Amino acid sequence: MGAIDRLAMYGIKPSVQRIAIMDYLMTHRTHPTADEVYSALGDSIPTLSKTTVYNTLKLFVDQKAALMLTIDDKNVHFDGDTSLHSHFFCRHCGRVFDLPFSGKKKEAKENYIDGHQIDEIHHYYRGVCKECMEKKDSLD
Amino acid sequence: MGAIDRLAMYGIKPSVQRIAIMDYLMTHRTHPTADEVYSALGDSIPTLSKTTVYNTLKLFVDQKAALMLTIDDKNVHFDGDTSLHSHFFCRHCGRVFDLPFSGKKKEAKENYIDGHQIDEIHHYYRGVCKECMEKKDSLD
DNA sequence: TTTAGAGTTGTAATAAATACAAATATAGAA
DNA sequence: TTCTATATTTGTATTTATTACAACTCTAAA
Repeated sequence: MGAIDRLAMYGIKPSVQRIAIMDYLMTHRTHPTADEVYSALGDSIPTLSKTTVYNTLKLFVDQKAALMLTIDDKNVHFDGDTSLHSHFFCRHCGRVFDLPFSGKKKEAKENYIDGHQIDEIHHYYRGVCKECMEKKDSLD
Repeated sequence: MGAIDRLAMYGIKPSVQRIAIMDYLMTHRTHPTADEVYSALGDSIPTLSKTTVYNTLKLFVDQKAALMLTIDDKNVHFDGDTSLHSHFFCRHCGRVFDLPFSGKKKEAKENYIDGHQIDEIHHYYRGVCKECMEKKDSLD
């Protein structure tokens, strides 16, 4: 499925910028920040504005076409994969990795817990990723 | 247990500021932001600096005497309760609530997943809290 | 082709968090 | 006690992610 179709699926009218940003999210599973998206698309869309990137990513999240990840206290990350999965944040290199969702699947379908309306579930793990552990011996 | 004992338990040397901040975390289970801690303690410690609040909360987190919650994309919240539990963020009022940890307890003891070293597990829920739902009918 | 609305852009503003050097407090030695 | 080294705190200045906003551009329908 292409970016245009995915936008349509979530009721988002296409535009050059929206298609490019959605395509970037679909082809790069790196959980980029708004700034990373902006930098990456600067070559193909020289007039692209950072405000547009923020606006567009917010639109995607509001329409549930993307996830906003608050796993990193420095930057908000975005994920074009909205299926049920967990995330790992390496406090060394700052990258975000996908992990399988290990919780109870049925809980993910619950609409209320303790009377609160549940819209999203996020399972975050923090630590040091495999690569960083191999590279560095001086890990605190 | 008092704040001083809790500091000692985590190898943190006490000071007027550290005691006050730890005491605040222990007596207020509201998951405050650094700014909220600063504002709340301004009366009792008029010379308190915001930098000290940031430094001290960071120290607590490094020493695992408190948790840093990144559930809210606007502000980092802090939790003096380091026992295993989950959190709910109301996107309406911005408050953070405790929820029981519903995941597999044994997973919480795993040290590695997919080769990554796991230091922390966070289960976050987002939605609209009970109170906000009752108050407002116009919920998006 | 006109027009209204949607979408984009650039600049300015906001606000959380950090850097840093000066000031202060603390604890041990003399 | 006084001196001294170290730890801690403070205030100011920066940094930087994000948002506000008004002007500009594009699009599609009349």
